[in-house]
Amino acid sequence: MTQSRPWVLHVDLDQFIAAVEVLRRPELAGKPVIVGGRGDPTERAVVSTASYEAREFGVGSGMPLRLAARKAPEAIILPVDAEAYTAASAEVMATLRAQPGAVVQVLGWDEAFVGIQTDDPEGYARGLQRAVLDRTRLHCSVGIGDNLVRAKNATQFGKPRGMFRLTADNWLEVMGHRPTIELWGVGSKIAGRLAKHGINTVAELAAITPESLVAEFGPKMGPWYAQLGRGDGTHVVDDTPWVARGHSRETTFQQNLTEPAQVEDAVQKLVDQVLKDVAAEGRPVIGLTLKVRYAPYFTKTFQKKIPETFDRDAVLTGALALAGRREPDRPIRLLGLRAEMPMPDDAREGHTPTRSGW
DNA sequence: TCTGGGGTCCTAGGACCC
DNA sequence: TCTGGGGTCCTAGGACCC
Repeated sequence: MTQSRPWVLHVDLDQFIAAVEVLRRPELAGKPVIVGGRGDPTERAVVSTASYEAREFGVGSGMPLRLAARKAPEAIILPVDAEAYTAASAEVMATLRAQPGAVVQVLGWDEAFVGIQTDDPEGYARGLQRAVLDRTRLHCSVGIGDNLVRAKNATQFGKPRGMFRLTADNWLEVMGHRPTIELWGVGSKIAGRLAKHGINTVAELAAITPESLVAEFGPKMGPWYAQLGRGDGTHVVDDTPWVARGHSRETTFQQNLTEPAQVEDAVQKLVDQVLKDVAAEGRPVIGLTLKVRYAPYFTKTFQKKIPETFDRDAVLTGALALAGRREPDRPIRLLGLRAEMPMPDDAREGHTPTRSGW
């Protein structure tokens, strides 16, 4: 007799943004479709999602739109329509929550963890894929794991439209020989620093003692990376509603800003946008971060704590003071402003879906 | 080729307090 | 002579994810 056990499913929609666009323009099915920016490949923008057909040309997420258009000259290039994706995402998440016994932790527009109790996770995953397809006409892949980390890493082996199970039993067999950068949470910088210590593969990272990474990465991140290598972590899926810690707005200028007056004007617009977002939450502003990207490519951030209030003049004064500290004589190509908000008391203690919750 | 926009969390060092 | 230890807050910056 089989026994019901807790499982974590990681559900990931296949080429989500492109798929949503194809749904409302059926004539695009089977064609290379690229979604990014305002849909104009002569502008400064990047690719949000490319359809599988467009990926054949070497186009991928994060690629400059200009380059993508050159690689795939036949591709249909569409503007980002965030509202449409938010609506489609809500349909998908509602479908997941309607599955029997499902606890759903949303990770983004097109992904979620689903916690379940079952003796047949593959069967459950198939039912879930069918339900999502029936209700939204969208295909998804499912990673099945004995915790969140393994479920997340499993998904890539199930794409597209499939599923894959990754547990303590096959973790090293499947992941051990792969480079550490394939782990969720390890990017190019961390992979490089690990390599300096002779750690190149997941198996090598898994063999390390947590304490031995403290000197390089600090008391939290060191042990955390060691744990990632073993594929260990929590199996608790947390469906606590997400509470934003802050809001930010960024603007890329098609022509670099060179005059101080232009910068002030841009800061003012950002302040008004951000404050509108914050006002919708009904919480005060407690911190400001101004991010400036210079031409050709150089980012610097300025921060200032502003303890008091939700007050436009105070925020604007603070932001302009930060802007005044920018690198003089360097053309600005992007300006970003982030406002931090205090956490409500009942959301303060770590049950929000974050790294520490893994 | 020339690099978006929205987020989250961690670390280090200095100031300050008891 | 040599020079506490623990805590908080702040700034600046780094890294990662979708």
